Amino acid sequence: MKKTITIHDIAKTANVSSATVSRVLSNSEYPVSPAMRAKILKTASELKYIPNSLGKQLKTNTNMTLGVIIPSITNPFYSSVILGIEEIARSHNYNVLLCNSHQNPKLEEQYMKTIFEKQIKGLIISSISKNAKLLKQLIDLGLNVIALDQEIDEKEVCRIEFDFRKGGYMSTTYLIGKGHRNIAYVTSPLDRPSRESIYQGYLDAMGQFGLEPMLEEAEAEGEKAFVDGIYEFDNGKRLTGRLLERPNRPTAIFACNDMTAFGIINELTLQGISVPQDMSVIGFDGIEFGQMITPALTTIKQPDYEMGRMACSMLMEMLIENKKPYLNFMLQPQLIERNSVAGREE
Amino acid sequence: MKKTITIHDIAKTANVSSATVSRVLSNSEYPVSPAMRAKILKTASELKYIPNSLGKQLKTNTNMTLGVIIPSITNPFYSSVILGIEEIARSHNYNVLLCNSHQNPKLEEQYMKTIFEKQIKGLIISSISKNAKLLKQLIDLGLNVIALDQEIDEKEVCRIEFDFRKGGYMSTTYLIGKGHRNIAYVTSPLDRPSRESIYQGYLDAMGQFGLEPMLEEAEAEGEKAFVDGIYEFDNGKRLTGRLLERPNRPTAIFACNDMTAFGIINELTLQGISVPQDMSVIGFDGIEFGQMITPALTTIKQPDYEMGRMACSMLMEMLIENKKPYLNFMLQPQLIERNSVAGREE
DNA sequence: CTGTTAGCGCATTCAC
DNA sequence: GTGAATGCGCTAACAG
Repeated sequence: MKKTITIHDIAKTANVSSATVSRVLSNSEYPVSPAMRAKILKTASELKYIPNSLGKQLKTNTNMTLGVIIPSITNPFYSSVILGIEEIARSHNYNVLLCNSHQNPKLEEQYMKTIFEKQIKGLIISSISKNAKLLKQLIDLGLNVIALDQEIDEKEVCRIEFDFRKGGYMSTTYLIGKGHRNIAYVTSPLDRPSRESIYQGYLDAMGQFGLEPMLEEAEAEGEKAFVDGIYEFDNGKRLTGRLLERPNRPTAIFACNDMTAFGIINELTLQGISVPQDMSVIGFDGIEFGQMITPALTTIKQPDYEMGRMACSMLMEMLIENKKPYLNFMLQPQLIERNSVAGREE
Repeated sequence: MKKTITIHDIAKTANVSSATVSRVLSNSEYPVSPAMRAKILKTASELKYIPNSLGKQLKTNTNMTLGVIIPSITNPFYSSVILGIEEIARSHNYNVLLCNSHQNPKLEEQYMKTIFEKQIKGLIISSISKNAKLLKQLIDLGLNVIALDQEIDEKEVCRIEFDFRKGGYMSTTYLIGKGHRNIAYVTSPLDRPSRESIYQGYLDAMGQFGLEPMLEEAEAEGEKAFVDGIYEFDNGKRLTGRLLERPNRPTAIFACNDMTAFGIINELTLQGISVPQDMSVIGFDGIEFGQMITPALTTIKQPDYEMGRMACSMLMEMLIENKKPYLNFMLQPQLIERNSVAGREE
């Protein structure tokens, strides 16, 4: 294992001071004669110098990495978000430290601390923990935070939100417009604000048209539940089973997310009920796999990739231009019409 | 924004030396009297001390983060790998710096350099670049590398491999065992060793049983192709279209990966050919979505999550115990029988 | 047991 | 333009 080369080594072999070497190699504004600059550059490349960013960071208190805390990377929604974040980060020469919180508040706190200890100045977080005490402390200490889909009651964090309620409303009115009157809402436990909002949107629409809501909600999930991507799918299957046992079957089912919708379609198909001829299904998320199944899933698109890009762009503004854009974005839902919903003549 | 507090601040308010503070707070073996330890711990917590790991890292030349370079996080295979890596890393208090190379060799090199500059000592990489020059240099400088699925000709990197050829063979013989004789292999461009190996396995089996191979290969992909998750799916659809125009249709199709298989099934269904009654389809990868479609996809499981865990465990051994396990693992394929393959009476 | 000192690699005053 | 000196926050060698 070779010895690592520092600016001092370069200084020595080039017969200059390490200060000058630093000025040249860090692209400082400071004037250095062309001849000397050339010499330093030459010996640096001959010695195959690779800078140690730790020294620089410690000195300048800057840090070219971003922290990202999300529930789980295996959820395709979040992996798209990350893709968007990383793309913007990279364009600014930033890197991404990825942390999966697995919906575990303890783990989340631990990661927040680690991120701060690493002197990272920017964090994008999709948290569940309502406990913003640590977060508040870190913000006071200079951490810049962008929250995704969160109800963090912290004035100093920017939020990128998504209008879940409107999405729920939009989806339901679409089904109503298609002639459906008996519309069920199938959902994971309503213990997250986002899920609650979608449900509210559903209720808004049903109420507006004087229709009777029909809720099918899963039992509260354990901590482990989220880790397993198949969880939502199984939920969809199980809840559909329950739904079909009811006296008045719905003609359309609205699922709280695409994975659940997959489960619903799967179970219906299994039971000989064909989608959308016998029953319509609409999802929520707009993940790519929706177009790979048969029938292709009609759904509400939540702009994941764009969300990541926007969050990171805002963070970059805060970090680089030192702006504090104390404003929150509300991203709008978009209906993707595919083939899992059929019209219904009354 | 509050001032950050250091061990010196603690030392001053507690009337001790910063050395002692360091010894206490870094859980050093060094003996410190219980009284003093208590006092230091108390003032540290009162001052809400959060350590600056940069200082420590610079001093001790250790670094609690790992670098991971993979083609794309939106590929579910890789997101499972990362999940496995992160899990093991976390259990050792390590963090993960995630880098998507997007199959771009330039970007890959850039990331490798950044990782090294951050003084990261461990890297898990799934690369495409055959150019190991930079990698070799970094290894000489002390970087520990685990390669996934790679043909890196570097004696000093451990490789976690997967027996693609056996997987291809296994899949094909399974179809043959089910009575199929006319078996097509549909694949993304055979420009990656892994794909080539699967194809070889297919040829092995076909040859052994004296059957005529039938290859349908996509045109070489552009750099952008990989970013888009839908690419493989479209490939499957397109190639199926071509396949069906052939004079002798296959009775079974073997796809180079699950996404492609989804495309194949989608296209067949669209054309009124039902799977598996009219035609059987088998995939390769074993991603979770395979069980969410109808019919559930029969496929060859490539142990993604386990691969990540194993890679990270090996890396941890190298990093912590300073072992150099110069040995390569070859993970074995496993058949997952579901519902997309039917038997065929001759 | 405790404190003093030095230095990790770098950028940045301040002299010249 | 250039160099010597200082210190970012921390740990480790040495002295007491």
